[in-house]
Amino acid sequence: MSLNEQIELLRSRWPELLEERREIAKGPELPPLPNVDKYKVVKTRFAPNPDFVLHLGSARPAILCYEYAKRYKGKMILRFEDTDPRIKRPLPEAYKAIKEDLRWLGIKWDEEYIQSLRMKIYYSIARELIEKGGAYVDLCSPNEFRKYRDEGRACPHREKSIEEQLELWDKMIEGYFSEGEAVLRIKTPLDYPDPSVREWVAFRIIDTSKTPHPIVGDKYIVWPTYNFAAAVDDHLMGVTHILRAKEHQTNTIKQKFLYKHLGWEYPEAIHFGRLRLEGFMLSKSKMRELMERGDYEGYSDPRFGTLSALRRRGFLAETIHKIILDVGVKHTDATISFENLAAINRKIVDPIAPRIMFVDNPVIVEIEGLDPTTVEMPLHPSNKELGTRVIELKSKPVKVFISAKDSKILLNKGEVRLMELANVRLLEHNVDAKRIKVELISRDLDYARNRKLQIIQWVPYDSNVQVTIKKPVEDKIELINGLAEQYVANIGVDKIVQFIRVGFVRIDSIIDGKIIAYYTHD
RNA sequence: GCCGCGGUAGUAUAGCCCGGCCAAGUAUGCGGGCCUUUCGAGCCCGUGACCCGGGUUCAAAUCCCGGCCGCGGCACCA
Repeated sequence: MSLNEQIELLRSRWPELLEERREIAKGPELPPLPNVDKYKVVKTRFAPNPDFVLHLGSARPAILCYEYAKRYKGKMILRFEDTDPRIKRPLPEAYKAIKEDLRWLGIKWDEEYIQSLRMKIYYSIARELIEKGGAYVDLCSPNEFRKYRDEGRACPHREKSIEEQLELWDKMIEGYFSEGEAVLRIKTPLDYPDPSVREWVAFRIIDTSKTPHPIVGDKYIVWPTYNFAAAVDDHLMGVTHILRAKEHQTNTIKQKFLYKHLGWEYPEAIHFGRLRLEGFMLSKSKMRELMERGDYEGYSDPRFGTLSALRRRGFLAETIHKIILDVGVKHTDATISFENLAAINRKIVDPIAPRIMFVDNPVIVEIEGLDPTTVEMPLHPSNKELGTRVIELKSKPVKVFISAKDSKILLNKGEVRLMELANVRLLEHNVDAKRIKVELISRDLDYARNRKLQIIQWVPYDSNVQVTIKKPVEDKIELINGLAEQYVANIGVDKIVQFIRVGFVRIDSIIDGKIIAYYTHD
């Protein structure tokens, strides 16, 4: 019974079996968001620090925010959290680069904010908070304060009157204090079990004459902390669902105290575990360090797990989406295996990638008995829409290159089939086997099939293009030099092709007729 | 050390809230076969997991307790 007959039989007698199959094929689905009905419109926010470009780990909240907003027909906010001009200094080019990464991912957002442009808002909320008795200016040294905090006692500054607090706050903003001399603290229960939650810092002084902010320069010296700025913005911007990694769990607790003082209702917070990608570097600080030391190709070095690096290597945005959705919002950390990522990408890329012949370590093969000819080869074995290309073989007798690896097969077995061209038999070769002479057996495929000949790829002697494949192996980049069919040059930069029996590569650049490609996966 | 969160095959994930339909599903990997002018894809078959120990119950991956292990926080970072 043929496959079609089997399907027909199923359809007529057990149609429900076919139905089920379709449902499984739908792919991963995210769990529903909590308390969606409570809100008129679901609003998520992706809030990166523009101190680096996006990597796979930061793509997770971005994609989740986008997917959930889309699913509930809600809105998504993009907010740059750049309130630390000192330690996590924003990178001027990161604002733009992050947006490019998001666009590449196919993420669209509805609103966009930059926190360093909202300082006045934070100041006014801070004033309101002090007036309500929810915060105070602390003049203790860090060590002094820690002593009070660890003992669960109030520091003397906490007990001053609201009028005094407001006065001190004004002095802070006017520049009366210098770095380290004063902070604004949020009042919390002094005996809260987790000491790190107690009396957390909402504003600190940063001397921006020394470390100017890339956007607002030295205009402000009093800066909100992450917890203050993010918490205030989430409320003001109407965020309903916060999706962030679990390192923010304690921050959620801290921020809730701020909301309580101001009489606000805290949004739904969902925390997920951290993401690792096998064989890739995902730490921003580490990548920054390596880049500064040199011998790395910038943010998109193929050893990095940045989105620009994955893109450069030939991973598709669709693949990133799928893997993130697949991992979901679990609380546990996940290590994505490279095999898994490659499998997803391969499935998408395989049906559309043109097949091209490439040989590394080329060896010359002269085919006696084969006259100049042309070969019309399909660009894809099953996707006929990709069409064909014609390869011309002009020299007489015909000469081609094969890879040194395949020449060993020829030397051992005596016969091979040159794909789509001819079956050949070994005649002789020079000492180092860099030049091989073979004779034509026949051109028909059946001979090769019957004899189970290895079918190998080849490149014409007189028409080819130099290619260097950059392949990341551990912490090095391996360079594979070889020759490919001239046709690759027509395919153009940024395309993903499959080099037959080598693997998928992305054409990165064509300079002076030489091609640089990045190895994607098998 | 103190606070918090988690532990399902090699990897990832479903099921856990609402105990029985779970002798645990799916993807990928791995082994075998078919197909194929690629070491790619596709198709078929197989492989493999509930961290450990107690308890509750007629019944526990699912609830409770203890242990072990992992992760996160303990910044005037985000």
